[in-house]
Amino acid sequence: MTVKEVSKLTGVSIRTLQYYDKIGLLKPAMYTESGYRLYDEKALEMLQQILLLKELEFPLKEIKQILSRPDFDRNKALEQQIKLLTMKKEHLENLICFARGIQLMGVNTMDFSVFDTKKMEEYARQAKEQWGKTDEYKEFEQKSQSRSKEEEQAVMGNFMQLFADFGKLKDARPESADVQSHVKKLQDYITEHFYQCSKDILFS
Amino acid sequence: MTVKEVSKLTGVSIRTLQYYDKIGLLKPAMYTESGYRLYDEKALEMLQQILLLKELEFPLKEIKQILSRPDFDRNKALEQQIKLLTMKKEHLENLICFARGIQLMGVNTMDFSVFDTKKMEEYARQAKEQWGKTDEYKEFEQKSQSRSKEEEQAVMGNFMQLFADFGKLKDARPESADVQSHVKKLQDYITEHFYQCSKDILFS
DNA sequence: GTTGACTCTTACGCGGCGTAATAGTGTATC
DNA sequence: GATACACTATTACGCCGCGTAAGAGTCAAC
Repeated sequence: MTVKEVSKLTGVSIRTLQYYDKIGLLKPAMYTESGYRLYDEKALEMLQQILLLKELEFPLKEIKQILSRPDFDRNKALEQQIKLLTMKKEHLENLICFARGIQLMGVNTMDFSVFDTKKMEEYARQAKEQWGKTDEYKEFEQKSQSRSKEEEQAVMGNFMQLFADFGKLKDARPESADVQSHVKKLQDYITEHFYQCSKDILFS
Repeated sequence: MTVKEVSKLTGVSIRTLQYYDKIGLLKPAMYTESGYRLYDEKALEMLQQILLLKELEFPLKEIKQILSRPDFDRNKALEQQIKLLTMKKEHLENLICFARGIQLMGVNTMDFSVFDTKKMEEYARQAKEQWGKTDEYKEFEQKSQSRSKEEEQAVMGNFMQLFADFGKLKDARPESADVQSHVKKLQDYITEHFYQCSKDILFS
């Protein structure tokens, strides 16, 4: 089977097949004398496995390791990958909560300068102390923790912004339609989203 | 404020500040005669906004658009971004289900060659027909649909693999411990995971 | 003037291919 | 055998968001 046939069968582009050959991930069964790549059934099965692992977002280097060395601990790799995917998912959930919070507050109010640099320094210092102790954690776990810290920070900033806005609004005349609608937005934000999201983020 | 000060305050690397300057995303307030970048409060606020949008996984080009043109529809952008994040999250949920399915089936059984190329062609053809009609969908929506199709395909393959395994096992002697444990795995897989996952994936 | 901390620019590297550009091959038709 | 046309090959740049040098200039302090 030529590259094009494999491409049609599997949906993988020709360039990708060439690339996989180059990096040694999937070598064709043989080459013609003019250099054409020819694949057989075994190569196709191999490609299926590669696509499967790629679907699970394994990087190509790991796929190569997993498939080339048969003594590789696939279960462990799979477990780790599930953890990783789960962490990514949770991160996205946090982001979605966060984004909805911003949406309800009005996008123009995206000003977190209230939450200023001194507080950020303090957080950064605390964070460094905490993370200093768990230095042997793996890279992606650290990144994930760091990110969730950032989100917590962001939610706290969100929260503070809320109070700041309430303060500003209460000083203004409460009969203004703008003010009232804004207050309603904030109330909605608190009652509908803040408790859920902050619980999710802060106490997970 | 010099680059290092800004870097310490915000946690952003110096290289990143230089890069943002280069691509025109965040210009410093002024340069010294020797070319040093100096930032002021406004630049810091700008940076906060940039970081906020970056947290929400906006690409830098979009951040530039959103922040440079004040008439840009931020609400719409935010809504789209929430959609995108939600789709990514759902995709990850599907992947996790899929991965757990594989885990329960045993990683060595990651052989989907049963689910062979003819079926794949058929799926591909059907898919192309379906998607041909909705050609005006946006790029990421198409990609997302294509991916969920792939996952559906994968789950179907999973399902077929299940039946195939059952077939093989029932032909073998049922008193073997290996066989029985395998059967138990498959039963667990069906009762605990398959209905949930397949419902999630196929009927969403 | 010398150290040391800081800064600048330039450029390569990553991952996983897409997208040319250019050139050789394979097969069918005139 | 010439020509057309589909297919293939290699090489190399582009993407995104920076990290990481390398080499050179700048600032304040002693």
